[in-house]
Amino acid sequence: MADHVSGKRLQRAELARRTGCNLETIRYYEKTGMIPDPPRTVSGYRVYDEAHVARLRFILRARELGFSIDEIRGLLDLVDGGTQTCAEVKERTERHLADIRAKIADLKRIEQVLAATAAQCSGEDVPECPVLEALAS
Amino acid sequence: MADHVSGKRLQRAELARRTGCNLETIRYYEKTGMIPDPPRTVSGYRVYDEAHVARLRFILRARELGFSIDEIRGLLDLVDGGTQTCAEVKERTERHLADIRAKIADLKRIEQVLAATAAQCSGEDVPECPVLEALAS
DNA sequence: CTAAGGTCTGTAGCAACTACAGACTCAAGG
DNA sequence: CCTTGAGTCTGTAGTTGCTACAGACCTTAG
Repeated sequence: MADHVSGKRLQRAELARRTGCNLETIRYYEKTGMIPDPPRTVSGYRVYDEAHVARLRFILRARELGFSIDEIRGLLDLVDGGTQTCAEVKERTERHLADIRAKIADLKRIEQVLAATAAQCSGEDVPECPVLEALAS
Repeated sequence: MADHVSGKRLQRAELARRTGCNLETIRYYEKTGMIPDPPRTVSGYRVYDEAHVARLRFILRARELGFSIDEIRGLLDLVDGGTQTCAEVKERTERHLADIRAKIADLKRIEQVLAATAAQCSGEDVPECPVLEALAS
């Protein structure tokens, strides 16, 4: 009967286990205001519930998709305020997508140069090396 | 006649300008041992020459190609020791190339998910959004 | 001779965590 | 009842690769 609010009460290690998040990272997200301060037991232990699990999963998924902490905070603010619209979220997503594509383009350029230069290497036991020459040029 | 060692003497701002490197970054590279401590004027000003320019350019090029500071330090140690071989440098380059390719693969996966999800957005002024649903799921 | 600019040092800040140390609390076994 | 081991608490320091001060000095042109 004490648990009539329904939903399991978790402590930090359990929340970490269920989300795959690092223990300390949870505290970090709390400190930076991304996760609401959970209630505490009399002795000061944090008590989490399913809402915290969902919140943390949201953050972790967004991170997996390369959103920065600030971008995620923005999204969370939007939904917390109930002011989100599909148009707004879509726009932010597309801005982020453009960033990702720019990074891919950067890395591909790097890949090209590295591959082309390494391809010129004799791979032998000599001091002369096209890679070093490219860097020194 | 005082300049008989040949080569221009530069101070920090001039070195920064010639390499496009940030002023403070030069000091950082010096502090972390990537650039040798330059000689000083009586009053303590650093005096750089063409060798420093070349060294710094080497570092900056390597950074542009995504090498980490540690990897660069490794390459520099190799050439400073005169022990470099094309085989060794090629191997390091290919290890790095593999990292870059892994990053590209990661980002492409992210790009796919973001693009596919954003494509489902109505883009309208409604609170329901496929992107948020994907994050919350 | 003064004022503006360069340089010097050490230190703090950024992102986004991660990893302690040292104190506390809790549950189970003897 | 007491101990022991595991979990938790806090604050703080480390990571990478810079970047940006503050406050003191030096140099040079007018």
